[in-house]
Amino acid sequence: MSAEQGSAAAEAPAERISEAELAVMEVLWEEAPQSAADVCARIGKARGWSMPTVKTLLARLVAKGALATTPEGRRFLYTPLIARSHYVGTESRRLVDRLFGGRAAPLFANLAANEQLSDEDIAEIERLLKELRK
Amino acid sequence: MSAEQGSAAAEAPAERISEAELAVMEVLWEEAPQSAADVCARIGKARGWSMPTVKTLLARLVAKGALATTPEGRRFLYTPLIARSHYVGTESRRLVDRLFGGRAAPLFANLAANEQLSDEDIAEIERLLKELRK
DNA sequence: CAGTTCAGTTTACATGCGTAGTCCTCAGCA
DNA sequence: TGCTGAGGACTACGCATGTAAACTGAACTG
Repeated sequence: MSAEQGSAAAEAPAERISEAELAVMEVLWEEAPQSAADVCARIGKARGWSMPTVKTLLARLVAKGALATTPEGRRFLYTPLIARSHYVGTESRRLVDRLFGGRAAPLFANLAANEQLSDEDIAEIERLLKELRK
Repeated sequence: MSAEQGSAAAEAPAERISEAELAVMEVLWEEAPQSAADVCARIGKARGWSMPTVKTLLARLVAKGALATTPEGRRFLYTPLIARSHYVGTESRRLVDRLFGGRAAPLFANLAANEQLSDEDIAEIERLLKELRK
């Protein structure tokens, strides 16, 4: 909780980001300011949502403080207010807290037991561990 | 996915278990058949829920196929139909899929970066890794 | 045998979410 | 300058969820 993502202390929006909203965030995390039409174009492809749906999600995300709007001509450009890494961290912690008593090791053990770990994963984790040990 | 929890192939209930329902499941995972009153006694303490609330949750879990009922006198005893390990596994995978592209290593990296890993965690994970390598 | 009490079932209601239609306004074009 | 269209705002609606009250049926008790 010390080194934030560049911007000053990306405060969480308290309000949780829902599944559908996350899809919108992902698009904006991939490329920052975008208009509603842009977002819709990208998501429409993948999820088959109509324009109104995307607009609703954008509005809700703005209301939740997860997105900022910048007027650009007669429309808005949307920019994420929270970093993806922040969101991901929060969600990971939630899971670990809810299901593994706040300990990461059991999560890891679980993934291992369910063969969710590829060889690559294992190699990468070992590498990370080595760094942590330093 | 081979050695199940005693009962035959604990099929997932498809229906997702919600946050509040999870609290009920936890109580039943801790000690198996229990009456509604038992569950309520334990949860009432922790979450301050009234009896009707607990009953609703129990009924919903039964409807979802997550709990089984056994008549015992003039009441029911509730027993989990899905193993905690199964649920936990499913949820973990969901998170990894949703946020880390299905790869466990980035999750791990994230936890590490956010200092979510205690020394114990690290030691335990190293131990697990050693076993996986064997 | 009737009343009380306990336990499961039904109903309720506000909020959040997924999904979308409609309306209103402003800008640009003819 | 009036019309048209793009885009944001408001409204909608059904389902899940959190939370709980009311109803009902059966068992125990006096």
